[in-house]
Amino acid sequence: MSRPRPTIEEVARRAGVSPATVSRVLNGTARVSREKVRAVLQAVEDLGYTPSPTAQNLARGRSHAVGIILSDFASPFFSPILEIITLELEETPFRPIAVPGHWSLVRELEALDFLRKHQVEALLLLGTSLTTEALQNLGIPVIGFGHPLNGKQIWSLYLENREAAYRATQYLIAKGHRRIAHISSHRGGMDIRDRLLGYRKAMREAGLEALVVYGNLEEEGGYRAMAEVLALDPEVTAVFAVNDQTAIGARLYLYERGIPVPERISLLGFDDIPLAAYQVPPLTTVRQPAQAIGQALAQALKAVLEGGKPEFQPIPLALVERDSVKEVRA
Amino acid sequence: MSRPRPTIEEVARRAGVSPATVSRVLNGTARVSREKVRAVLQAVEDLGYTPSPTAQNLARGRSHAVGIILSDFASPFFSPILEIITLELEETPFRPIAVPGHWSLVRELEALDFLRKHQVEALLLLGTSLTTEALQNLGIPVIGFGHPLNGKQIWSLYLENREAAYRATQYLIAKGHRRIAHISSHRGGMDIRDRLLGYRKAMREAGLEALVVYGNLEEEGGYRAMAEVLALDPEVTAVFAVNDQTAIGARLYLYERGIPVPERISLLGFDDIPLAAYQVPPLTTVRQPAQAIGQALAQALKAVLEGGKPEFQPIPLALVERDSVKEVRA
DNA sequence: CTGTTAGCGCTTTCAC
DNA sequence: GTGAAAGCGCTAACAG
Repeated sequence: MSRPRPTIEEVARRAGVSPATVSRVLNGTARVSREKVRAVLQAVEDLGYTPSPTAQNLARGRSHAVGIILSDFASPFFSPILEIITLELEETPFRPIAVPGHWSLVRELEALDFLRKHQVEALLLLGTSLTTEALQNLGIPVIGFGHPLNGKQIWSLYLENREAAYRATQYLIAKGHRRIAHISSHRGGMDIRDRLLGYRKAMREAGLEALVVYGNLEEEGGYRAMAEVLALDPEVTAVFAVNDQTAIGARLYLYERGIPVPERISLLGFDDIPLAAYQVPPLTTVRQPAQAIGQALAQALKAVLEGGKPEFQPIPLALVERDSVKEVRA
Repeated sequence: MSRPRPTIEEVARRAGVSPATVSRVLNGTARVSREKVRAVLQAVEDLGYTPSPTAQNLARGRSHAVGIILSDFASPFFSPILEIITLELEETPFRPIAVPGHWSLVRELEALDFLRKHQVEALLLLGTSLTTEALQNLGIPVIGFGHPLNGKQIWSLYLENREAAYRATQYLIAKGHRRIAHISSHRGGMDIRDRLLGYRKAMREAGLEALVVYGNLEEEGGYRAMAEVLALDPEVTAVFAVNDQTAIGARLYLYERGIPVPERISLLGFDDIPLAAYQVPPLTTVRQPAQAIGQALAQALKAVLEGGKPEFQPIPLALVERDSVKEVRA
C-alpha cells in the first residue's frame, strides 16, 4: 500500500470542484456552499487524503516548526518539561524540533544555526546560557527559561531562584545548621548564579561563613564536589546542592564514606525531579513544578507564534520537606 | 535583520549563472566548470545563502524526517538513547520527530498517524507495544527496539532479555536466595515478558516457587508492587524488578517500612539507567548499554533510509554488581 | 461563492 | 557543461 498519497488535485476532481475550493473547505479560509463542502469532505474521506505539510509550508511561507534547545534529552529536570511542551503543541499545527546544547556555548550556537536553517518560527531555550546578544536580530521570537532574557521579541520565564535559595538556606539555618556548604556550578544560566546569591545572602545575614564548591549540575560533579566540601570543612552538617542531580551525586559520596544522611549531614536539593522523592532518604528540595513550567512555556510559545506576547503568571518555588534534612541542636 | 533569506535565484543572478547551476554545484549533482563553481560558492558566501529544506523536500519529493515513537521523553532509560540517536542523526540530512506513546496502544496509534501525516521516511520504535500488523503496509521501513518485529521492511534490535533475566535470577539463587519475587509489568513489549520468562525458568530449574506481581514500569508502580510482594510473602529475601525504575520504587517502600536493603531484602534491577549507580545502596542491575543501543539504532536508521538493510551486532546484557544484593546463608 | 492564475524555492529533465 | 522550462502540492490573490 505504498501507492502515492492523493493530492489536492485528485480530491478536487473527485469532488467536481477546483483545488482552490478544496483548500478553502479544508482550511476554513472562505465560505463554500454547503453541497460542495459535503462533496469535498466525501472525496477527502474516500481518498484518505491528508494535505502535505511540506507543500503547505512552502506555499504559506512558513515552516510551522519551533526550535527547542535544551541541555540534554536525558536531563531528569528538562525532559519532563519537554514532554509536557510536546504534548501541548500536538494540538497545534506546530512541531517541535529539539536539539541538545550540552551546556556548551559552542554547541548551543551550532544548535541555533541548525534551527535557523530549518526556519523555525520561534525558539525555546531550556537550560542554555545563550545571552541576549546572540539572540538579537534572529528575526523570530524567543522564549527562555532559566536565564532572564530581554530584548525585542525576546521573553523569558524566570523564577525567583534567588529568593527560593535564600529561603532554603534560611530553612537549614532554622534547623540549627551553622556550617552549610553550597555546591554550585559554573554551568547553566542566571538561575544557577541566583541560587548561589540567595545562599550567600542568607549565610551573610545569619553571620555564617559561606563555603562554596562547584560541580557540573550532574551527579558525578556532585560526587566530586562533596569530596571537596569535606576536605575543606570536615565539620559541615548541611549541604545545599544547586540541583537534585548534584545532591544525588553528593549522596553517593557520603554513602561510600559511610556518612549517614541526614544524621551526620543534611542534604537539600533544588528542582524536585521525579526521582527526588525516591531517593534514600527521600530528598528535601525546592520544587520547580515541571507541569506548570511546561504549560506556561507552551502557552508562551503559542502566543508568540501567533504574533502575540506571552503572559507569564508567577510560578512559586516551594520547599518540599522530605527526609534528607534533620534538625540539629546547638 | 529580519530580511527575507536569499533564494537560489538571487545567488544565481549574483554568480551570473542559472538557478539550475547553483543547484548542481550545491548538490554535486553534475559537473560544473571550475570558474562557475567558484562564482557560485562566492555568491553563496556573500549572501549567506542556505537552501530552504522545505522547498528541497517538496521538489525532491521527500521529507527527510524520521519518526520516533518513544514511551515518554522523561523516561530515564529511553531519553539517553534518544539523545544519542539525535546526535548521530545530526550529521545526516534527516531530522527526528519524536512523539511519546505513553505505553498506550491508542496513543501509539495516534502517534503513528501523526508521523505518517508528516511523511516520515522511516520509523523508530522505542518502548512501544505496536505489533507487526499495525506496521505492515506502512510503506516505510520500521526499526523497533524492545519488541521483536518482523515483516517486510520491518526490523528490530532485540536483546536477549530472557537469557539475561534467567542469569540474573540464577545469580540471586547463587547468592543463597530462595524466596525471590519478580515485579513485572503488563506494559511494554516482549522484553518485559521475556524477563518474566527468564525469571520463571531459573526459579523452576532451581525448584523454587515463583512469586510474580505487577507494576507499571515506573517508580510508583514498583512501590505498590513491593507492598504487594510483602503481603503475599513476608519472607522474601530478594526482589528482581523488571526495570530500575520499578526497583527504585520498591526501594522507597522498603525504606518507609524500615526494611534494610540489602540486609533484609536484596534488590536487583534491569536497564542500568544513569541514576542506578547513584541509588542508596547503589543498585545491582542488568545493564542495557544505552550508548551501544543508541548507536546501533542510529546506524540501522541510516541504513534503511538509504534503502539498505540494517545489520545488528549482538549487544550483550551483563549484570552490574553493586551493593543492593547481599549473599545469604541457608 | 468559486474557478483561474500565479507563485512558494528548489530540483530535474530536456535540449543545446 | 549549462540554461530554459516544467513541475513538487498547496495557497492566495484576482476576477467573476
